Amino acid sequence: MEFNKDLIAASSTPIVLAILLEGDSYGYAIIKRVQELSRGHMEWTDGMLYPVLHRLERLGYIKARWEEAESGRRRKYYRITSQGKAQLAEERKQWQAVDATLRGVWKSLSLLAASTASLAATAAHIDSRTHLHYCGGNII
Amino acid sequence: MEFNKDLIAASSTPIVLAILLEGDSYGYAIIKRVQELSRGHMEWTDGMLYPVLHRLERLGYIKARWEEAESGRRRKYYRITSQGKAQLAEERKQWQAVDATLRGVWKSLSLLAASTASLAATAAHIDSRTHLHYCGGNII
DNA sequence: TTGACATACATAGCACTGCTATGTATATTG
DNA sequence: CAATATACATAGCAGTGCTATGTATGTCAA
Repeated sequence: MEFNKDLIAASSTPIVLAILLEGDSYGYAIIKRVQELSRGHMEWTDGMLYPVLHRLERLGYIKARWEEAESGRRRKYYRITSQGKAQLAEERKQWQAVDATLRGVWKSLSLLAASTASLAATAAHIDSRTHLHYCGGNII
Repeated sequence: MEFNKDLIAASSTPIVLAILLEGDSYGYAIIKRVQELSRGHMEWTDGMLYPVLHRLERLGYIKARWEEAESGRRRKYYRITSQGKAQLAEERKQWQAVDATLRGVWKSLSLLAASTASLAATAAHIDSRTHLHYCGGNII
């Protein structure tokens, strides 16, 4: 699934910080985790993530250390700092405010759809998300 | 409330398009609607919105026309195009995919918080959002 | 009548961003 | 031994847009 760059830029920081709050991790594993969390919808590239990690480190939100796995592989583990935790809380608050706004207008649209679809008056009482699917081609 | 620019950039297009899907509107009214939808949390500036509108017009997502209100005021109304509707559907899908990812990791974090807060074992069964507030200083 | 404020739109320039393409290194597997 | 997986790095190509500031005009209170 393709995502516009603004959305990736807006979401990568909170996603990375949240994943690191789960527990210390390294680049490759973070990419795998994102894939997992998104049910395979989001595929971050190496080239994208590492500059993000470097930036977060520069900003003081995370701290890096090199470790050697049992296999002998070197990994660069990142740990979220207390500053990073504060930032994540802030980013989360902002995301949720914007998400609520979007949901509000989408809900308003589904109500509009309901009022124009009198033939489906019974369906109007069903969960609005289901309702949207029901109206399919009519409106979003 | 302050929002980082990436988040505004990522959300302004779907918000504008969705508001116009509710019905034709003009700049000033759109700003008021965003304010309303966000319960006053989001305050868009003129200087920000108009370039957005011009861009959306250039991209073919909206179409503009000048109208004169009864008071004699000239207003530039925007109408969403069918192309804009398609784009909104796509943007919505993307937003929801990313939102789901964020929710997934936040949920995972709340489960982590639950497992480390055995003294609050009873609260673990309460809605996770409430739970997060309950843990307040402990974790997000 | 006049100035403050509300309504409504415009945009230059200052300030800046980051992902694609590409590369290195090394463990694992067929 | 070559292909693939694991793991990290970054130059450069390609590009962005909001802040600060300005125009225009209707409304309202003193």
